[in-house]
Amino acid sequence: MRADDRAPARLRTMPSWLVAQVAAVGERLVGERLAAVGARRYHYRVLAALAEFGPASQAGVARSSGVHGSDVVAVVNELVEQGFASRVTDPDDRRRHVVAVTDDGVAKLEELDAVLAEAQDELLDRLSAQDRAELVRLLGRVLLGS
Amino acid sequence: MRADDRAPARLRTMPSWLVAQVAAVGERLVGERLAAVGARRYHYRVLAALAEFGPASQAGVARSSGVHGSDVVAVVNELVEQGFASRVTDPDDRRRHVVAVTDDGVAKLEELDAVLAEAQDELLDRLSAQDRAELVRLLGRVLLGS
DNA sequence: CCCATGTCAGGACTACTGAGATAA
DNA sequence: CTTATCTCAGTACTCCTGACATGG
Repeated sequence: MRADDRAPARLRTMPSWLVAQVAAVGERLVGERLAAVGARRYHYRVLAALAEFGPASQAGVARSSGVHGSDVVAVVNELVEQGFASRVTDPDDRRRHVVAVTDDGVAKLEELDAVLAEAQDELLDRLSAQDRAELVRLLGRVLLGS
Repeated sequence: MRADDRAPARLRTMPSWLVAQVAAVGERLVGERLAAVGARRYHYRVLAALAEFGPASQAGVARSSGVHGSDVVAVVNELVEQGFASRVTDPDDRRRHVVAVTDDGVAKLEELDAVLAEAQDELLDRLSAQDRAELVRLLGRVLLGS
């Protein structure tokens, strides 16, 4: 795919570069599989957040999904169009649009879960179960300090 | 920064997600530091490739740096403008523009190296030297299959 | 003719900024 | 008035596609 074989030596051992390379491979695998079922990562994140934290205002979705508020609008539009989410104005606070996942959305989320599990397996193909756990542990540790 | 604290559980343990998160942090750290000295990752990659593999046509730079050919044009334009690279038409093959790093470019590369080393340290702040090596090993292994 | 090279225009996805409208 | 919420327009960086001209 890319000319990683001949990457400058400075890069081949640089942690931020290695992580970025692996992330790029992962994002490609995940992106392709999601695209095959008509979704993007944004859709998955919003759907997952709605399923796990329940109905929420769009600002709430932004917080719980990590998707930027100004991007939530379009993603929710698309999810609503596809019947995976509903959006109604909150009668108690008419600024708010309460978004909720629909039954179809739950089913879609399960489909996406399965698709993503495949991608993880392909990404970590070369690692033993132990190494996979170790990788997850180390990455989690790096993220601790935000 | 981002609402990772409340990320859906499905994501918090998904390898591709964790890697992407770490990569994003790394890219931010690296990007900020490079921007502070007027550079982008593309500049570093091209400069590093030129310094390590010597003068090359732009197609060659694309191959050795991993930067897409259609982007090399602009990056080289910028490097030439800043005096970090030179570009001359190859008399033996007038399609080719031979690009080479200048002395100023070498000095710039050293500056960027220092700046990136800082970023690596900040990124891996929480890992022991042993864990850092282990992380690099695991990431390298994942990348083996391209 | 075909191929390599360089160039340019533009799209896609993610992340984010800023501004404006509306309602609390 | 100030703040929260939602929406839209637009930017940045990276990665990539397609098209085209030109030289080999």
